[in-house]
Amino acid sequence: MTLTTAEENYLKAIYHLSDGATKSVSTNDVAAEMKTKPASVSDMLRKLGDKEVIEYRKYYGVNITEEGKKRALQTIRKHRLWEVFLVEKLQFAWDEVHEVAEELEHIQSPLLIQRLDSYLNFPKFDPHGDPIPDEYGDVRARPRLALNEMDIDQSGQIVAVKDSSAAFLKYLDKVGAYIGARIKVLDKVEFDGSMEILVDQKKTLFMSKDVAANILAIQS
Amino acid sequence: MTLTTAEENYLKAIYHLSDGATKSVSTNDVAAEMKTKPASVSDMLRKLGDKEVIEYRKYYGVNITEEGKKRALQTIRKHRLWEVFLVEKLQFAWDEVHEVAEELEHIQSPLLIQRLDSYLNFPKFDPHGDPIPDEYGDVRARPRLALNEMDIDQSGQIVAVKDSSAAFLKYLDKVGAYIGARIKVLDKVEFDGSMEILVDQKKTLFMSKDVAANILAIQS
DNA sequence: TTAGTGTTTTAGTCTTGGCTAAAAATATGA
DNA sequence: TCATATTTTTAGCCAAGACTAAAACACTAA
Repeated sequence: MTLTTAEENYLKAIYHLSDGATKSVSTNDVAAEMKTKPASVSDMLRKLGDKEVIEYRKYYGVNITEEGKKRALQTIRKHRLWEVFLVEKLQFAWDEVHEVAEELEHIQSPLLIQRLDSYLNFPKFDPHGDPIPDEYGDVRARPRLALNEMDIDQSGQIVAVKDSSAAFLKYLDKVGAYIGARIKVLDKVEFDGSMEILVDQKKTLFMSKDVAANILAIQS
Repeated sequence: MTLTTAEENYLKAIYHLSDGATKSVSTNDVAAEMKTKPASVSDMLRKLGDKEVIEYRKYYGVNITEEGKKRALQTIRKHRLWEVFLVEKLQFAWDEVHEVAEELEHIQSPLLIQRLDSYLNFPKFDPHGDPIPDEYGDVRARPRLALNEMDIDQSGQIVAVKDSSAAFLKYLDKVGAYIGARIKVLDKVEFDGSMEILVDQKKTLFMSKDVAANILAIQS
């Protein structure tokens, strides 16, 4: 079930008003938050109820459902990642980013958001200090493991390095690995623990155990 | 006068169909390009005419105005800048960017585009080799010719493709050709127009005349 | 219990951008 | 030139998301 831009914005407002999906929210409150009229809100609540992202009892306000919470958190995640991008990469001031992020958050492309997240180095907070939900909507934490702990044929994505010295980052860059790269373990040598890694489905990389132990990945 | 997303898309289509604002464009052609019905197009042409971005004479098709051309080029500029961003910064493949750029191009923020341009180092061409109009809508085109128009022993560089369908881009990728590849014509078969191309001074590639006609290059 | 007050919903309207069916205008060819 | 074919427009309808005005409901206080 896909949501329109307007529906996404309502859901986000309801999520915020409900204090993280705990409280009931009234039609009037939503109208105030959305700067619209209660009559328009009633209409929209019916639609959101039909799509089962909220529980709607006429005259008694709404509660957000689990599915709705997930959707809202995804939108919030996108909004905050774009804010980080605008501030860190495009030199926007922290008070200039909201309007633009409000538009950018509705771009539909899971791949785009994954890559953006990698590109920004998996930030945990936006420029206003608000936390950024992870891919799964805050709930699941991603277990990270060092490359040398991965088994042959396992796939994943590089998310961090332990030693982020300039020298090591330079080395990574030189061999064509980077934060966000998709990787697959092709081979592990028993003798010295060195590994053969497929990067982005094209480049093959050989690395010592020491290097592998320095690179953190999530499995996929 | 602001344009809606739909209006921007129509204007872009009309600009493309009119070969850079020179030819008249028929209602039917616009309908085909936009994958919509002529009746819907008539309606939209009336609106675009009212906003003076096109000159609309009923039953005689439309011509784009100076103002319309400027608007269309601004949209194209945004589209191509985003494509560069996706490929250079987010490691998208050049055949994955179009759909997402189609959404991103409608984000309204002149500051965003200025900053993006500067962040990308003021690129002149997008990943498909198409020129990026500057802030004022000026385009610096390179003289390009199709591979099948090149003679034996001529050298050059691939800069664009005519048919940028995912299927064709995928094919190119598979055979090891890409935008920016340096090429040299080793042989042309009189009988069927097929060609033998040296890519990057190492790989030799055989291609039919149809494929060659689809690949644009600049001579060097 | 009932009247009053504020909240919420319904009903009907508007705009945008689609659609189909039918009418009108233009183009073509005998 | 006139009939036919093609293109384009008009007219009327639909859905989304807004609005206003009016009706329905819930809550409170006498």
